[in-house]
Amino acid sequence: MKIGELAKRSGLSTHTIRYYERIGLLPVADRDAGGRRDYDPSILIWTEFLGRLKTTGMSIQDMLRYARLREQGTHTGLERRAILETHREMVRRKLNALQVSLLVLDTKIDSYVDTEKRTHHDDNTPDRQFPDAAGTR
Amino acid sequence: MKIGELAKRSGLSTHTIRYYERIGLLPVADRDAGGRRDYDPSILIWTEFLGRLKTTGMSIQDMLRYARLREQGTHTGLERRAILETHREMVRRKLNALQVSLLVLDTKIDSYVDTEKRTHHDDNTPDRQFPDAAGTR
DNA sequence: TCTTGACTTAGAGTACACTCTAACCTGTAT
DNA sequence: ATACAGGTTAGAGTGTACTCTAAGTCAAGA
Repeated sequence: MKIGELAKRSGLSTHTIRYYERIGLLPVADRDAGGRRDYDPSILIWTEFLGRLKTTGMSIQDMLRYARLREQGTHTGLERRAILETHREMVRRKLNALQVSLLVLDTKIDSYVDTEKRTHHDDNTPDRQFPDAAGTR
Repeated sequence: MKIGELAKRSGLSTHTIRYYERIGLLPVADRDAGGRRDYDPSILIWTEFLGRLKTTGMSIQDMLRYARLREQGTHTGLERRAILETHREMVRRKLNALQVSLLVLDTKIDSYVDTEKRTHHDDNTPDRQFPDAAGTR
């Protein structure tokens, strides 16, 4: 698999793939006769997992820590597991915060909807003062 | 309320508060006799809401759009509501993605735990080869 | 043979959101 | 009176994660 195809399949740009290789997030790829990167399809499992870590907000620094351990082999499993467990805790907190904020957002939107209902007779007198039903002014 | 107290109460740094004012996310504050910012406590409602938007991943650009409409008064309610509804959709997607990734993370951690169980007799032969039960190599 | 498209490198540039610095000012406590 | 905590400004600097540029190489098809 050439870098272009990996880009398509992984959702990363070729620029990003080379960047990730440079910093150590992706292994240094094998090359074909012409010096071009030639990937084994199994790399997709790794890029997909990296995507998960990214989606869940792990920094490149931490991904790097994980990636380095992974390259060192199975005996680093305990440490990798610890990283993931710590990270999972972070994700859970983030998820919680997001859920709470989503509810607040719902309430806020509802209050705009209410304001709509109370003012839709007044389309021609938009300057009339109402308390901001949305509660943020 | 001086800027330092607002900082404590809002969780923003004084640097950030001044920065937000400069770009228009916070209103230009009233000043006391000595030219220092003096805030009405009601500003906290706005900073708290800004925090929600930030927590949920809204860009400063979009917060700015919202903030500008808010300063223009109640008649911008429809547009503000639209912004929030679009944003809510984004948050829902993000929440979903996070939940899926959390499950993947759980599975991955479990597989490390399993590997632990299968290898904890082997503490002195850590180089023995196992297929990577975590499935990413 | 020539063009086209995909690839290579080192290194520069960008977007975002702060975060800090320097030099100065003000009000309060000792 | 003087020290000190906390405030002011314009503008420079930082960290993160890309993203792009320039100049060149390579393989395949018309």
